[in-house]
Amino acid sequence: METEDKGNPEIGERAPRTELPPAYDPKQVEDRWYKFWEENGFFRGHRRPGEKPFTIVIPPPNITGSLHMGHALDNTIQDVLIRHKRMQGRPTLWLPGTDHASIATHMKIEEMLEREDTNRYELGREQFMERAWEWKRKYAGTITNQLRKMGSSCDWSRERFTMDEGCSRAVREVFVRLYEKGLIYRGERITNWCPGCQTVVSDIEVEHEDLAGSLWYVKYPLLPEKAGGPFPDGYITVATSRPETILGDTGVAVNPKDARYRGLVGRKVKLPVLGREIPIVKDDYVDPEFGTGAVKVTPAHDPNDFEMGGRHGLAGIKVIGLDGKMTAEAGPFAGQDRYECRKNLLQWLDGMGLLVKEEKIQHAVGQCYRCHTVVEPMVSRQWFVSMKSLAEPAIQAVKDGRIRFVPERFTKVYLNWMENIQDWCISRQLWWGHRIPAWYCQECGETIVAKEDPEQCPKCGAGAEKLQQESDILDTWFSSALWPFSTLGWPDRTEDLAYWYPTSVLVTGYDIIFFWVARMIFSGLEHMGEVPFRDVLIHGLIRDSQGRKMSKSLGNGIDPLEVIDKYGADTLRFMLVTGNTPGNDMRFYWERVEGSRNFCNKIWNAARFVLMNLEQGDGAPASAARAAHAAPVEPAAGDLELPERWILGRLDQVTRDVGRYLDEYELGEASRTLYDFIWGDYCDWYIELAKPKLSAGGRVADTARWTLWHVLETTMRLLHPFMPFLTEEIWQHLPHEGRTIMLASWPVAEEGEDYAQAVADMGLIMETVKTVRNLRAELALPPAKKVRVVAHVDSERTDRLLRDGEMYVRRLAGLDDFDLQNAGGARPKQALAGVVPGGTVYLPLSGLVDIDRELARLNKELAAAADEIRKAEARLDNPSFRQKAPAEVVEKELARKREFEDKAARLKERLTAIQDS
RNA sequence: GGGCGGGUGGCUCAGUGGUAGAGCGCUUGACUCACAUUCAAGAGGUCGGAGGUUCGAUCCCUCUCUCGCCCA
Repeated sequence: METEDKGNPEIGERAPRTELPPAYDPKQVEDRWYKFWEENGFFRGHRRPGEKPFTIVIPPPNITGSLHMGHALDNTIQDVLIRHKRMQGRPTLWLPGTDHASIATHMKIEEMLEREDTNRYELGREQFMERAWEWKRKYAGTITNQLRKMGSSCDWSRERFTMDEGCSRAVREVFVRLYEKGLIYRGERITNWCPGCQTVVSDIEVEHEDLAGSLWYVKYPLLPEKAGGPFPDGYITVATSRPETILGDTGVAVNPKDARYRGLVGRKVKLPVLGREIPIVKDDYVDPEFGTGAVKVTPAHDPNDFEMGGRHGLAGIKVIGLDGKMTAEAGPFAGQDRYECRKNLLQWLDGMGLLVKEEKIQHAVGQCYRCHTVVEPMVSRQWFVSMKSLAEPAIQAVKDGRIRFVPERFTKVYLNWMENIQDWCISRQLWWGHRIPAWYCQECGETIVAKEDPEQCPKCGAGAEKLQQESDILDTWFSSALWPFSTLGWPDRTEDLAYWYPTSVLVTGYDIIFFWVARMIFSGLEHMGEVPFRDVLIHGLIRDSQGRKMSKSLGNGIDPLEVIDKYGADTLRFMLVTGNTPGNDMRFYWERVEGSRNFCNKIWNAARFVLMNLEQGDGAPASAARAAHAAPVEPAAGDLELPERWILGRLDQVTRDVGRYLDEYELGEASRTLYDFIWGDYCDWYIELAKPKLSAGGRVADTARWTLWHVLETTMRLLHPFMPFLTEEIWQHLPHEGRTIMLASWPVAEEGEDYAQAVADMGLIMETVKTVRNLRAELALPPAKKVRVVAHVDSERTDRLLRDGEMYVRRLAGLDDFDLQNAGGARPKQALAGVVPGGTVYLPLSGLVDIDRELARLNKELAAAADEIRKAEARLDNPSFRQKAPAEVVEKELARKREFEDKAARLKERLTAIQDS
């Protein structure tokens, strides 16, 4: 499709007004073009065997929310990359989709049920799922439409969902494979229970935050050994921040090197309240510096204690239940909430004289990253993925460069985590998600793990009705880990999978490197035998103007849709990409949005100017219908004058730079380069230079017209990945080839052209203009006021350039007379003077010159020049500089010195002249 | 405790081993026939501190202060 049909039938209907409105209005443009692109299938990825594809899979947004700034940034980056490659002619695929977000969605549904005064248990699992699917149908569409608003050029025909049939099949396949390899197991381990979400969560779903808390010192009575002992009071004191877990203690531990307790090891203490007799053990884990150096051991409710318990054969006793309330094991405190129990227990201990003291401390408290409830570590029977053997190749792939993190520093973050990885708890006590494909035989107790629902127990032959499926579901990330290949058809060996996998780059925020990136890497390697992507492009977070994370609870989030509604998607995209460096956070400022909007408008108006003048070329209107065929004729090389050679040279440079920056993922630099070029070179200078040419008519005007068009058309293609809508709109109005700028060719810089001379020569003209403008500003002359300027020039080059460029200087500096004299002539008496390389320009005054003011101004300039001369001399006088610095650097320095000496001489001459008169 | 990132003009941020940049803000002037969502001119920085490498350091190295993030 990319190659066929060069014509552009559609454009007729959307043919624009001959007169474009003076301000760019994205609302008139964006939806129209998106529809055009999508309906014509321009986003589709087409396999072209033999050609190297460029593939991106989208980080699937949650179906719970709507697009936030993070998504906006993430998707803008991806769209820039994919549009760039597509224009370069690579077969490209950007595969979109959404994530079922198990916990988050589950909670939303439960909230909904609560408002209906019911709950999931009343509703039943089946009904609950139906409600969740309803939700999905509603909100997945919302978010994908928001992606469309952003201009994302995803292949919607391949849209996927983590719980669709294919992805679900992939999940089962993976589960069964890993189980059969012994890499998935079910076991009793310490896990993080979130009483808020009513499920276990994995280690990385727990956030540790330093909170104010207390350390309570509690005395445990020592049971008598034989006689006496070193502790006359017969107690050992332990410190704890969670007194309620005392009820689950099965031991006390001390460091073996700790002399204070040496004699106590092996003895027993009597647990307060319950009176359980528990041993004192020695363990290297215990830090003698912490608390009293003796710690209570609660294997069922603390990860470290769980380990210790294992080492010393201490049983785990669960005293806190899944509801956050104390269990029957808690004796008199059974049924109390864990915090209620803490309070009451402390009171009891105090009453018994067992509470020594309370110490205020700051300590890390684990909280659920979803609901921020304090998680309760507790032993439970869960499903785990054994990580060691999976991590190994995932570490290797990054170490040997098959996967590259950009910026590079994130490599270490990844490796550090992978190298210290723990087994991954994948079961969740929720309903919305992939139900674990395990069945328990009610007859013989056999566990059956299978891709297809089993008909009977393979061991005892019991029928399906005796087989009860595991009620838990899988961690959401278990399915997103498979995203790069499950979305391409795996476990089937589809052509898509063979062609597009591995993907080229994954674009995501640093906050989900562990959650997602790492898991995709080991999953891809394990199941595909190949990395899931070559590059991982990491970006930062969008923060509010005070640098705070945007969050719902703070209410400081900015809705990207609001920005798009007010300013347009191109504005938002450009704002997000510009001035941002990979991996760094960025603050959101409406001022920056406005700046970006202004740039859009600037481009729009430059285009209006060009279009107006193209019309005048042969008298025909620049209607889009004829635009496709009526490109201006390229002038002969000899017709290109200095401004043309200069702007074409700059365009070449920009083309090269933008391409390089994009290849290096330096999107911020690429967009800034385009901004500077369009605004600073094309609009501020070339358009102004072209104006006198256009009014001059003839070949000069034709050349200017061609250049205006050529540079604008090329620039629109360079800018298209960043601002898809605006560039398409303008491009369609301009003479162009092809149906859409999306599929137009990416500009390539001319090889071997050397524009250095043109850039230098034009620089002199520009400097002269600026010098005159400066003099005008001294007098506060209105721009419309034309003045006469006399120039005394004693350099052949300057003379030639100013003579050839007289028209430009006149126009740009607002002159009605530019009197170019050779060095010998008489200097104007009453005049302001300014120095340019190789000459001096005078702005004669009708009245008197304010001598003091002029002296001050000239002296200031002289001082600046003298300063530069001094710096240059200091360097040049250093023999080792001349010896060791590269010749060109020395030469540059010499030229610099000469330049400022020339300037200083002219300023001095002028100062003398003023003082003499 | 370990690791990482930031500290550059009033603000927010780019950037580079060899003359410090931008946007916004500020000052002055202008509705100049593409654009006041604009144009022109200007003020404003010893590039956190100390040492080192180098002919030369804002940039590389070491230490240090400070803010932030991640991991334990």
